[in-house]
Amino acid sequence: MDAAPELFRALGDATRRVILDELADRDGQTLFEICGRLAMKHGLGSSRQAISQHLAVLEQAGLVHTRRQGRYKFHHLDTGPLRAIVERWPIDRQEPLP
Amino acid sequence: MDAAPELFRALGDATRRVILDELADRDGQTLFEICGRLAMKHGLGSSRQAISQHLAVLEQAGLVHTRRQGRYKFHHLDTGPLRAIVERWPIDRQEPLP
DNA sequence: GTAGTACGCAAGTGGCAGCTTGCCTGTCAA
DNA sequence: TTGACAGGCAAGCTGCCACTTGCGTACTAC
Repeated sequence: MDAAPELFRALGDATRRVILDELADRDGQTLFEICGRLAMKHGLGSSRQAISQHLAVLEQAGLVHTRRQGRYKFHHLDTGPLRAIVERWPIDRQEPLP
Repeated sequence: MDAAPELFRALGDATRRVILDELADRDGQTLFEICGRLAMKHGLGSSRQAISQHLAVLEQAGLVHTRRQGRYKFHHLDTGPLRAIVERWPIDRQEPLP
């Protein structure tokens, strides 16, 4: 019935959506990179642990894949799960009639 | 920056997503129709007020438009706001390389 | 008018999600 | 080995969200 509630739960938080924006702008960032850029570009003062937990939620939703390399962990965006949304509720072709 | 947080908030709840499914299956239902069909088809025992509040959230997100006619209030689905999702994070063309 | 229907409003409650805090593990350079 | 860096784990707190409860309003049939 309700496939992938983690997907919608992940999209429900504003900070997580900004993280997706950030990864869409520059893919493969580490946790500290994301923290820094969120503070710089978006003025978000979230702590490192908060961002880490957000990334875990995004990864559980399949929107972010991780790749370990030494002591670094790179995060990659995957917009594939978003396809389930438009497949579930087909989007009309432009505006309705006034 | 973060356009329409109400949209993602509305999609965050499983009951609201089922309501969208129901309206996609049969558009223009009243509150009591939706209550009945949710109980029948989906086994959800939500009260009338709960469904009413869910519909208010969906309407605030622009996913549902209402039309009053006498003492009835018909609810119509509008998937237009969903377009903001796929426009914000473009969906890749099928699977990544293995 | 009266009863019944369809729906709205508002206060109160319980549970969960996001955040913090503190400590720990693993990796690299000196 | 020692220190610094990148990240993880788990308990506790707080605010919000979904739901209930109770009453109120508008429309319709009789």
